[in-house]
Amino acid sequence: MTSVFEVIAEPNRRAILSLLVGTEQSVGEIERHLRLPQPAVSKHLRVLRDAGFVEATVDAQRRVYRLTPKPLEEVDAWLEQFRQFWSAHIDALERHLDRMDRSPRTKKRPRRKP
Amino acid sequence: MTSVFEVIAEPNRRAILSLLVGTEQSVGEIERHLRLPQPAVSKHLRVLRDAGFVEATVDAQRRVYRLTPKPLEEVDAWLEQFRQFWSAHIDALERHLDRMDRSPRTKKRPRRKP
DNA sequence: CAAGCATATACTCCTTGGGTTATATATGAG
DNA sequence: CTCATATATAACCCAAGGAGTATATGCTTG
Repeated sequence: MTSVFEVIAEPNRRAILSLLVGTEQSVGEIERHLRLPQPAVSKHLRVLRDAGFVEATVDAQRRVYRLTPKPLEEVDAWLEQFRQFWSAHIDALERHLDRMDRSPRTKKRPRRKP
Repeated sequence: MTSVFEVIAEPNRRAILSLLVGTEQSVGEIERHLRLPQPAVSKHLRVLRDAGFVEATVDAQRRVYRLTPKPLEEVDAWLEQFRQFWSAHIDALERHLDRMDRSPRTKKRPRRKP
């Protein structure tokens, strides 16, 4: 699993993350919530752990999982570059239409090899 | 491609999105930037278009692509549920350690079937 | 120590999706 | 009309990864 984005691409993994907001949960609990076979849950948790989305502590035979924020912050950081854009989107659209308006209906442009 | 998360899981698609921040680009331009064969680019653009990440306008034989913000906002919205968490993370950790401290070193707990 | 529960791991099967090659479509130039 | 350019689509191949089954590991209790 190369990137955090691939990790959160999987619906069940996103479900696990959402499940862990605010509450630690054992594997068994997660299993019951997601209604997914236990090995599948363990596998997803492994991926999440390796990517740093969650960490576990041992409680007898149980492993209790909880969220760790770093990778999610990474996603947030990636989104940052678009925020300025989408808040400015309306304005940009206006300027664009403006330009379209004032330029004389682009007719010829091969533009490659002049 | 079911979800926006699967769409942005692909590195080249993320590259295309980043490339389109602030500047419209034709397929050929994108192709040169990413150094990816044209059909691959077209395929990715198709996925991005279908998911609403970009839209295209026709300029003679060219298609000029630009960003559209909605799906990215969707990702942002999903992240929202974690924001409260990760800003509260330090505090929560402190409280957690506190509890660990005051409870007498959890020894036995099958807890299932009392 | 034996038994039982909780979780992890190994392995197989099958689907999905990205790259590639070839071809189709559409537009503009001469 | 013919040719070149720009992009899209189709068909194929291949690798990756998720689900499922079986098994291993580890801890607890009697």
